[in-house]
Amino acid sequence: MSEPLLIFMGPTASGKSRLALEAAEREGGEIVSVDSMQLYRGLEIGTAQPSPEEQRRVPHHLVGCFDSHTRVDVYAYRELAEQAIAAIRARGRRPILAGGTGLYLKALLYGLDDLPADRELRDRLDREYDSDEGEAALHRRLAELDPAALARWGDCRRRLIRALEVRLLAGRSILELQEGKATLRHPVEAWKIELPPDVLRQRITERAEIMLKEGWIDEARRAIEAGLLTSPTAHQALGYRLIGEYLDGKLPREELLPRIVTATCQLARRQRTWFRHQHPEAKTLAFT
RNA sequence: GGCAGGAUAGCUCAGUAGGUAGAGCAGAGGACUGAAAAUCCUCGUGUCCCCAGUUCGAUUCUGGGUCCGGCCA
Repeated sequence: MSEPLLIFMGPTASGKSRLALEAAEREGGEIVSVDSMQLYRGLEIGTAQPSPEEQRRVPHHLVGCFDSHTRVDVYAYRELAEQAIAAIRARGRRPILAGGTGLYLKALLYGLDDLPADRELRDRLDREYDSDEGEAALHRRLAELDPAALARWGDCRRRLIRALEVRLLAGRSILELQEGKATLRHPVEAWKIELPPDVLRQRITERAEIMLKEGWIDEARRAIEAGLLTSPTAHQALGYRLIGEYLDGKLPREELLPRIVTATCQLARRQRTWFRHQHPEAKTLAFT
């Protein structure tokens, strides 16, 4: 039986990376990032990727390894992370996971059901959704094929489309095909970090100020010029669109920081909810 | 100093032809299986600035006051 995976999960700016780094140095580990946005190159500052110096101290995996126009999703991430973990173990070192993308972590720890997927079909449905009457047409179609899925996901564009995609490909409802995995695939020692909301807000504000000071705006300008805003997944990275609005003169400079802070706190709240409910395997690590 | 305004939820404001009020944003809680830093659901009692008057009843009408931005001097 292999040594348990050491895991630090928690909201953005809660100090996961520092804990992981210390643990890695203490016990000869290597860090696997569980973060959907730190995956991309060119977003180093805005996604708070570990610095080159930190990466020299401890090997990091799945940080800054894809172009921003690459489309990485949960399934791809899970494969990559499994490979990274296996490689670290083969070196006789301890894998340490750190990150805030709950879905990715859950997929890695509990696995994913083998549902059919066809990106072209999904993209076609997505385009149809945008056409006149498209939304209503897709609703009607799912109502006919899978009313239960419509009732559950009808209001949520992406899941409506995915439900339709799976139903068309498999001939069965996505709701039937999802078993709901409840067994851990790895032994773990998992910690969820919690901070009082006002403390976290303060940390988020300070970090955003530093990021802006360290050149986030230039980084964003370069990334946007390289097509970030039309990229398949990386465009969702928080803050870049807001900085783009500022660069276009649509957002006053003095509103930029508060808007970024607000959006980041909203993200942190969603992350907190996820970890509270989706990760019974983790013990709480509360800071004041 | 004069002239019209405004004052209602943490913020920006709507509204009540007199029967104690509601949107957006912020905030809180929740969901989450191929875009997840995304997407979606739920949650609104607040001296309706203060004091008097009219009225069965005033946040709404009248008078006085206070404060805040405008315009004219």
